[in-house]
Amino acid sequence: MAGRLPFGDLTVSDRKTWFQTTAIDYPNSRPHIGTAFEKLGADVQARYRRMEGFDVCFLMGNDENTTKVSKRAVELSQETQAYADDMARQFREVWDALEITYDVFIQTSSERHKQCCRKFIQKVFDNGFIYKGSYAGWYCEGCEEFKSDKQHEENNGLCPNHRTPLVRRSEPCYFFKLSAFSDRLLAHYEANPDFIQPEIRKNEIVSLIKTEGLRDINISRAGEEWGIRIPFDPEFTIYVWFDALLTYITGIGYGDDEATFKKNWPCDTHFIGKDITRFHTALWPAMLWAAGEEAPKRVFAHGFVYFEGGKISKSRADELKKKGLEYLFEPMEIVRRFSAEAFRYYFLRECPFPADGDFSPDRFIEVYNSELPNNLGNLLSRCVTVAAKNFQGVLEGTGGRNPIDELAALGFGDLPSLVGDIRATVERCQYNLTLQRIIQEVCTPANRFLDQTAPWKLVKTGNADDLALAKQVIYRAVQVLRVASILLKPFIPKSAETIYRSFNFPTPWAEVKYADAAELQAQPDDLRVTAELVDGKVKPLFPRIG
RNA sequence: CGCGGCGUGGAGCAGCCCGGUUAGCUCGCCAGGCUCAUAACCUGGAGGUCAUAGGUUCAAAUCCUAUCGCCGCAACCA
Repeated sequence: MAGRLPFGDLTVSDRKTWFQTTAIDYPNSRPHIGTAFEKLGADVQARYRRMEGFDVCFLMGNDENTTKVSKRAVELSQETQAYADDMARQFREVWDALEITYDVFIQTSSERHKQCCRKFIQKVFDNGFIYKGSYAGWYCEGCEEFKSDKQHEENNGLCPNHRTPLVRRSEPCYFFKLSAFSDRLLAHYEANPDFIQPEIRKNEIVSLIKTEGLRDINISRAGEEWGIRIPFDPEFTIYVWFDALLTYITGIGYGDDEATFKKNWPCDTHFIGKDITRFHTALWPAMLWAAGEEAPKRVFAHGFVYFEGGKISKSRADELKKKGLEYLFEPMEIVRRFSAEAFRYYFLRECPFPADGDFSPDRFIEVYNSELPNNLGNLLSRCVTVAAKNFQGVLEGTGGRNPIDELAALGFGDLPSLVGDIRATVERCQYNLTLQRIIQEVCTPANRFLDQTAPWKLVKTGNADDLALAKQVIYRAVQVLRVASILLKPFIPKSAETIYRSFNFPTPWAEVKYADAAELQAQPDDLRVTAELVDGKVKPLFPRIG
């Protein structure tokens, strides 16, 4: 799935579609924990929607048409394009390692993107939403934007971000009539309460527009070599934000593959960081309307990951380097030392996606060990071992039994409502709550159940009834594993698959849905252990760490 | 009065939007059990006036107001 060509195998079908994107990244440094967090949260949603039968298109990419990128290339004595291509390769390597199942990866320096981009801006121009003017102001080369006079004054002539002197710059330029869309935007927020998620971000934007209003925005830059030329005035390049947002449509065929574009647009969810909400919820819909297109359906602004309570500053980084912990900033390194599944689990379980989260090595080990090896992994091991050692892995007489009855007896009578709740949390991207419930309300009770019924004792009494009872006990516990593996599929896909494939469940893994976790069907055959065994045991699914 | 977030047993958190069982979870601590399982698992226990002060209510960790404290936006992050 990952890495396939943008348009090669997308076909029009009758299936309901789901199109989602993540923010495209500046490739002036390697991806870090925070960018990985965003991709993970988006990936869970994509995997969940695929399970639910949607025809999913998941778009990601790199935002390369910025002077930061060309500057960095110069520092490294590389051609800008070669540098951008190599960074794209490195980003994809990380995303692949984290099992991010993107369908389209867009580089904004690609010819296809540039062409589509020019078509779009020409359309906006033709529709009368771009006009020529001139702009004079205090410019920061680091931010690639003009700062307001107020900011210039407050910071003694320095950029508040970079602490470098602001330069007075005056230039002819092209403006986009953003101000013309204030009322329409406010009306849109009102009419579509879920457009901006979570609600807190919506309130911020609404209040921002009501108090400060929206001003026309300069969308051109003069004197740049690297970037996309404005079609109606090649002296200028397109401002990076105006260009970058367009990946969301150029990546699905805007301008040259109408069928694919129509199939996927409007976007179901843009996943972004909370700091760029304004661009996605005000500028972006306005741009689309100006070109005669629809606004996206939903923008989801996730929180940030902090490091042991604080932000990841330069000094914090140095501090960690001294302790030999610098690998913690490198997603690839964390994956190499532990596993992609451990990485995914920690961030999804511990950091609330809609709000800020925290990362600490100690907590990482604690969360992982207590919930994966000790709880879920252990449940698998003990079920398999008891079945294998005492029944040669085949639980005769369990075929045809309805697991629902069995599970009701186990205390899972309200499985449908639990699964319903869990689906709701997944759809709201409250992944930490989802995982909390799966562990606490599915896995933990199963471990308890085994202790209470102690099948390993029943098999030793020499009594035929006890032997039969032991089989039923294991059967029930294994059904819980089935439920857990299905619910965990979007989160830790490989481990969930290993659990599921450890037994002969009838539905193929590729076809399981969340509904299957709530409405089980009787197995046609006796339950059998299909996991690979060494000395009658399974290899630990999650090795303990620390 | 710039905007926003947070304050829950020793540590870290969930619950708060849609008030209502003995305030839940992980780690740590104490005692016991089990020995199928990855030195894993299970049971019981100690430990909390849910930041503070008011208010609404039959009922507030949960809603409202105020106060205090910490943090983010805001030193090359999203």
